[in-house]
Amino acid sequence: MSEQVIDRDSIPKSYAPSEIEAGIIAKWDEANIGHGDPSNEKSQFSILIPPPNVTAPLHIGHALNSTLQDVLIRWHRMRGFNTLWMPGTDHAGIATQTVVEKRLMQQEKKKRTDFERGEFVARVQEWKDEYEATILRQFKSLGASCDWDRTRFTMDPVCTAAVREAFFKMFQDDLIYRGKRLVNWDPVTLTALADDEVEMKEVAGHMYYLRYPLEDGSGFVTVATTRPETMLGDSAVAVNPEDPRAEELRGKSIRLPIVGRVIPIVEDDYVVMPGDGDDPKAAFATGFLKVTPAHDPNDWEIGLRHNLEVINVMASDGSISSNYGWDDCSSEAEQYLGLSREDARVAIIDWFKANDLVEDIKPYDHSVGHSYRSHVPIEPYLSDQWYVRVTDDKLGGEALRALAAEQYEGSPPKRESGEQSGDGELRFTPARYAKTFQSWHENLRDWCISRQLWWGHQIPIWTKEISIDAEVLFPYQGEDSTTFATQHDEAEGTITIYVCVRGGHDDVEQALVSDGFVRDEDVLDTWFSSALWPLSTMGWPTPVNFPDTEGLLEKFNPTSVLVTGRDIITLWVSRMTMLNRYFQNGTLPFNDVFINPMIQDGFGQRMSKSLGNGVDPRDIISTHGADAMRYALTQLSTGTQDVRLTIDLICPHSGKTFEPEYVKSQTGHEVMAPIQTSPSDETKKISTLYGLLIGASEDSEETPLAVNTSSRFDVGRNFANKFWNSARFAMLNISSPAVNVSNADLLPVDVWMLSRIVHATEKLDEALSDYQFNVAAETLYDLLWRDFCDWYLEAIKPTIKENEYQQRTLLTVLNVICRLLHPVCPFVTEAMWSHLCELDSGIIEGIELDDKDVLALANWPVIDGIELDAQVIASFEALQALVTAIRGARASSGVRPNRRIDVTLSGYLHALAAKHDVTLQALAGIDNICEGADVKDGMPIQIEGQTVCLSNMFDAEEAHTQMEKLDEEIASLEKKINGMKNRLNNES
RNA sequence: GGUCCAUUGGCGCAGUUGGCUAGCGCGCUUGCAUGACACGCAAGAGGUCACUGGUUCAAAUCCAGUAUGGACCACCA
Repeated sequence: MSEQVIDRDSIPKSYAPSEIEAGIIAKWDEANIGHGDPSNEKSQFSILIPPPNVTAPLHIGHALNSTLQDVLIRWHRMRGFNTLWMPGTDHAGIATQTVVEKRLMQQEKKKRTDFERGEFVARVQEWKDEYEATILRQFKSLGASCDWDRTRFTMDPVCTAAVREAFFKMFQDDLIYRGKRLVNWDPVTLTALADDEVEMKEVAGHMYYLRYPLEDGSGFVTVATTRPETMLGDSAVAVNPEDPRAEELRGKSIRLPIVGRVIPIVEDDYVVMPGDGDDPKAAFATGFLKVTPAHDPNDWEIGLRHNLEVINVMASDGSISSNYGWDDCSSEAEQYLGLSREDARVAIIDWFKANDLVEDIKPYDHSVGHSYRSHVPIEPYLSDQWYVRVTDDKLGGEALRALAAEQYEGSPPKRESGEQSGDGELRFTPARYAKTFQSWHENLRDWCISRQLWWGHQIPIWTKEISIDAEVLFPYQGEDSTTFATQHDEAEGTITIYVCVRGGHDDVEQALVSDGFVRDEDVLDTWFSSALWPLSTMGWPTPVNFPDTEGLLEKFNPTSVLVTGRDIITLWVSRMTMLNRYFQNGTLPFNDVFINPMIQDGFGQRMSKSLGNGVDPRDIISTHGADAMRYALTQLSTGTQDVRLTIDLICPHSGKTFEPEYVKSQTGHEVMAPIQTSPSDETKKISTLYGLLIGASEDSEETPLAVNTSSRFDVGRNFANKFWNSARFAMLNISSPAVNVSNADLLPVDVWMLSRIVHATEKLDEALSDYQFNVAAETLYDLLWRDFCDWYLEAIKPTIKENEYQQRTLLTVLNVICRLLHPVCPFVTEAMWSHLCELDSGIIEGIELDDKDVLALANWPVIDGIELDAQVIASFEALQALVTAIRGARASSGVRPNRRIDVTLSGYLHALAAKHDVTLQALAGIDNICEGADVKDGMPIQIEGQTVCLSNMFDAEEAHTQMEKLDEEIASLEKKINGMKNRLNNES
C-alpha cells in the first residue's frame, strides 16, 4: 500500500464547474442512474415531471421546480427506493401554434391558412423537435436524474392512445357532450378558450347611456352599456320586477334604433336597480339593461329564462357581420358590416349622437377578459363546442373528496384498511393550497375542451347531418369500436349524428368516411392530454401495444409526489385527480402535492420575456455552475412565500455587472435596462440594445449584449467551492494505510465530528420528508462550513499527520458529507467521489457505507448503533466556548494574530484545557497553559463565572505602542465627556 | 366584492405545537497573504420583530382591529 495516494496536482486548487459537469453527466448516462424498473421488488418512489411547454427554452422557474424534484429523487434513490422520475414535454396546443404562426409571419410573411393542415402541422413539429431537444439538454445540464429512456411527449403514440381511449369512454358514459354555448372566443387566434385561459385586465373604458324609444312613441328608456356595438344584436330590454317603473311598461315593446327590430321589455331580477346600496353597479345603473344573448354570458342566461332570440352580429374575427345568425339587418345597419368591434363602437355612438339618443357618456374602469395568448379582449361568442361534464359527481365530486380530512372538512374519513381508496388521501404542502383546490371544485362549470386549432389531438368524432325524417341507421351500433350521439334540430329539420371511434379501428373510420361522415376539425384542449399524463406516460390503457411501458402503471401509479406551481392547481392538478380517479377505480395520481415558490425579479414582478427580466438557467450554469444554482434554489424554497431574485445584468465580454431598472423602450414596453449611475459607453450600449431587442419583439431570438444573472447564486458557488477545497485538503492529509477504527481510538474532536454527522443526517431526513428544502440547505451549510471546515479541519491540523485513526475518521466523515451533499450538489460531490474512491476508507463501527463507483448509486449513510460519549461531546463544545472567548479578548485588545500567548485557568476549565491542549493551542494561539486561581499580571476574562487570565500578549515594544494607543483613546474619550458635560450645563 | 398570503437590522430571508441572549446569507467595520479555500480566515457593529389593543407567568409566534404590499377567484350595465 502506497504512502500517499492522492497526488497534490491531481485536484485543482479551485472548483471549475464548466470543466467537470459534462463528464459527470456522461458518467451518469453510462450508469443509467435514472432507470426505474417495474419488476424491482423494492418500494417505489416516483415523480412525474410537469411537462414544460415546447414553446421556449426552460427558465429559472423550471430550474427550481426540477431541482426540488431531483433532490427528492436522488435522496430516495440513495435511501434504497426504486425510483422513477419520468421526463417529458407538452405540445401546448395554442401556445406553440401561436409562436410558430408568429415566426412564419415574420420570416416568410405567410399565414397559417396559406398552408395545408398537414404542412402546417409539420412546421410546428419542426419547432417542437428543436425546442424539445433544447429543453431535454437543459434538464440534463442542471443534473436532473430522470429515466431518460422513458422520455414522453404529450403527442407521442403512447399518449395519443390514452387520449383516444379516455375520450371514447367518457363519451360513452355521457361525460363528454356537444353544446351550443357562449364561449370565450379569441378573435385573433380564432379559437375558443377555457375559463381559466382568460386573464382579467383593468381597462379604462366608458359607460354609455343610450335612449331606446318605446314602440308606441310614448317615450324611451335609457340603457347603460360598456359595449354599444353589441346593440345590433339586442333582443330585449330587461327591468327588475321590483322597479316602480316596471308596471307601466309591462307589455310594451322597444323599437331598436338603427336596426328597427321590435323587442320586448322583460322583467328579471338580475337587473340592478339604481340606488341599490349593496351593488357597486348601482352607481352606474339606470335600471334598464339591454339584453344581447349572443354577446354576453349574463344576457345569455336571461335569454334562456325568457326564451329570447339569439342574434349573433359578429364574424369569428370580431367584425360586424350578418352572416352568422343575423337575419333582419336593416339598410341603416348595413353601413356597419365589416367594421371591427372597436370601429363599430365609435360609429354606432356617432349615430346615436347624431340622432340625439345619447344621454350621457361617463368614464368607467372595469376589468375585461383577455386572451392569455393574443392578449386581445375575449369575445363572448356563440358556437358549438365539446364539453366535459366536470360538474358530474364522478369527476368534480371525486376530486373534492380526494382532499385529506385535515385539509378539508367535507372529506370522508380515511379508510381503516390498508387498501388505497383515494378518498381523503390528497395532501397539499403548504396546506393552504388545499383551499384553492377546494373552492375551485365547489364552483365548477363544465369544461370546454374543443379548440379551433391544427396543433393537437384531433377530436375522434365523425359527424353527419341527415334529415329529421330519415331513420337513424348506423351499422356499427353496439360494437366495441364506436359509440354515438345525436342532436335534433327541429327548426332546420335535421339530425346530426356524432360517432366516436375508439382508437385502433382505422377500418371503421374509413367506413364512416365512405358513408359520408366527416371528422371533426377541432383539436382537444392541451390540458385534456395533460390531465392524462400520469396514466398515458405509463402506458394506460393498452400496455400490450407499448412493451416498454409494461408494468409501469401497476408499480408507479399513484406517484409519490407532484411538485408544481400554484398557477396550475386548477388547470392541471384538479383534472389529473379527476381523470385518474375516474379511470383507475378511485385511486389518485399522487398522494402529495408540493407547491413550489414562484420566482419574481428583484422588484416583485413576474419574470417574462417581454419585460426582459427572465433568467435562463444556462446563463446561471455558465456564470456559477449547476451545483451553485441548485444549492441557491434549494435554499430559497421556503414554502411560505414567493422569492425575489435580484437581477444583475452582466456583460459576458467584459464581465462587468450592472444593476437593472425599468425603462420605457422605444416600443412603449417597460423593459429592464442597466442603471446608468456612471454613464459609460458600455452602459449606454447595453441599455439601448437591451431595450431595442426586448421591446422590439417578444420572441426575439437574438442574444442581447448583457446576460441576466443574480448575485443570489454566489452563496451556492461559494458553497460548492468550499466543499471542493475542504475535500481536497482532507484527502491530501491521508498518508497512512487503511486501518479499522474502534471507539477507543477516537480523540474528543473526532467523537464530536461524528456526532455532527449523525445530527445532520437526522435533520436532513426530517427536513426533506417535510419538503422543507431551505432547512435541508441550511443543515448542509452548517455541517460543511461551520462544523467540518471551521472547527474540525482546524482542530485536527496539529494531529492529523501522525494519527492513522484520525486519518480514517476524517476520510469517513468526508465520505458521509459527500453522500449528504449529493442530492443538492450532485456534480461536485460526484467529481470528488472518484478521488475519494482511490483511498481505502477503513471502517468505523456503526456507520454503514457501501462501495460504489458512482456516488449517485451509493447508499445514504446508515448511522445506527454508533456509540458516542455524550460527555466527550459536551467537553468539546465547552472547549469551543473557551476558544471563542479567548479569540474575542485577543482581537479586542489588539494582540498580533500570529502571537502565541499564555493562559492561566483553574478548576474544571484547567482540566478542560489540559485535556484538549493541542487543540486549544492551535485554535486560540496559545503557548503555555498554566494552572492557577489568582493571577496578578495579565488580562482577566470571564467564562461561565470563572476567571481566565491571558498573559504574555505583547512584547516590550508592542506593549509600549499599545499603551500609547490606549492613552490616546482615553484622552479622546475624556474630551468627548467634557464636551457633553459643557453642552448639558449650557442647556440647563 | 370574496378568499388567501406577507410585513423581522441597509438588502434578501429563517424562526413548524407560545419558552434559554431573535438566527442565516449578502453588505458594512477592524485585522489577517496562516502550507485547503480571498469564492477565504478571525473579530465586530447593526433589530422597540408594521401599528393598536387583548389573552397569558411568558407573545416575533395566539386572538381582534388598523395600515401597507402581493396573489388568486368573481365581475364587460
